[in-house]
Amino acid sequence: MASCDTCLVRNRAICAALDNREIAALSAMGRRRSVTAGESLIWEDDDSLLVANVIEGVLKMTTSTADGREQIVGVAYPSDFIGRPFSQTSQTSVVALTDARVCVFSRNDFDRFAREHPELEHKLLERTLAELDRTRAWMMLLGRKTASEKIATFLLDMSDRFGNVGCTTLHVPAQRFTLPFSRQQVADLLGLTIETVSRQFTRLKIDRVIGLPSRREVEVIDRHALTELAG
Amino acid sequence: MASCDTCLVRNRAICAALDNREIAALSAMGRRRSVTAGESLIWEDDDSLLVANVIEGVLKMTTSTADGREQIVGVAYPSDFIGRPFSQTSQTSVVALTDARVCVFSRNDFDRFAREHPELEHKLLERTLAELDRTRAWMMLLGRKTASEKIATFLLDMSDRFGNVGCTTLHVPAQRFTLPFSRQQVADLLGLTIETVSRQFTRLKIDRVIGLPSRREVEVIDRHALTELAG
DNA sequence: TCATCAATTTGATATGGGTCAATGCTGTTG
DNA sequence: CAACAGCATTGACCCATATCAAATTGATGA
Repeated sequence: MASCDTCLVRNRAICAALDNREIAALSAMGRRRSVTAGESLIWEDDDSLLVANVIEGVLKMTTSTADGREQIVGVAYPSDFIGRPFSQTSQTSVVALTDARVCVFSRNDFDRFAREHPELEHKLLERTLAELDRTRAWMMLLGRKTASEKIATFLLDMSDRFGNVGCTTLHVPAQRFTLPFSRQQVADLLGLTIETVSRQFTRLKIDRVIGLPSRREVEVIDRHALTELAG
Repeated sequence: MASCDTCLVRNRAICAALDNREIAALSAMGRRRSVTAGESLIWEDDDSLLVANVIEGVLKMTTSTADGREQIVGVAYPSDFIGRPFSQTSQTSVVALTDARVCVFSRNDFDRFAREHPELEHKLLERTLAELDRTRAWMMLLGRKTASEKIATFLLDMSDRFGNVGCTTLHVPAQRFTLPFSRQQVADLLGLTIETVSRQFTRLKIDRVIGLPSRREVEVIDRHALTELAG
């Protein structure tokens, strides 16, 4: 695999738990892989064969019903860990939303390596606990929020996610950003239909809460109003 | 604390990762506590001061909006671990649904101990990953299933949960069981109103899919039909 | 420049589940 | 035992969101 020395996420991914000797050992087991937008990396209900770190790009984790309804249950960004370690099967699919690069490992190899490196497992545990917190917050959104609350919460979430770290350590939310999601994908994330998502977006645009320079771009005009709407 | 030797969940809780010397050390840090039905153990947005193992009883994890809407985001049964280790704050409340007994630790003490015992952290990681799987399956239910699908899925879930292990290692789902939830709590779990839950229950009763011997008891009459309805 | 196609938006209508209000149970207490 | 309190059920009605259908936009390439 290409050297971890130049890896974009070397110090943010769970790899940060490892020293140079250890990372060399892990590196020997993995390989880089490019995934084009729309391509699947992991299939629901399949054997859990691989796990990976996201280097670049955005991926969705989804579950589907027999009749084709889909729910996005997680989104992975650079430095995030994907796949299901310590289990025979994966209950979710992983599909690239944008072109992406990942650093993949055979799950068996990874499991063995992780068990021998408690610091790595600790990082994975912290990440998994944080993901569980986010997931639970999203359950509240899915179960108890209205369409306009869902949309407002989603937009604030995106704005924070794509915000920049300024000169200080303070995190500044993005005033303008590009969605990695189509309208249908936003619907699958929020438990709505594409039509409802579209209508809510135009409503916010008419009310001058947001601007929509193009289909994928969002400009936050009235952040305060959004916060109110998010409930 | 009362000895772990006689603990009901000694070999099922994360404690199973520890040998006798280690368990003695952990035991010295913890204490048993009884919680009566309705009593809170952890408060949303409060400092994460304690974590615990459930010994007996059932507890709910919830998040709420400012205006009082509630969503149950998890349910803890005997041998489950509750609380948020490795974080200053807890984003969920934990409230007993039935009278319960738990084995509590100061979070700080527990965090320190866990970092010194990789086997314990490994068990916690496996548990957290499994809980994340369950939570994601529940997101699909909240975002994409209809009321009757939600109810059917819930009843099957309960039936499996309260099923008994027969002479073989096979798990047999319960044909009859007592819900640890009121109708309102079922509603908070499924993202419905109490009225809709009630109507769906009587519908299933009329259709002879289930029987309702009393408010809290359920008898599964036509499991096949339930499975169909669950989607 | 125009044709084509997919994604999105908009419109008309339907409906599942919510809201509000009344009634019925069940278990508890004086 | 009667009175009460707290669930739970039932009924009537309504509305937010889904569904179905058509129009519009924007990108791509012939």
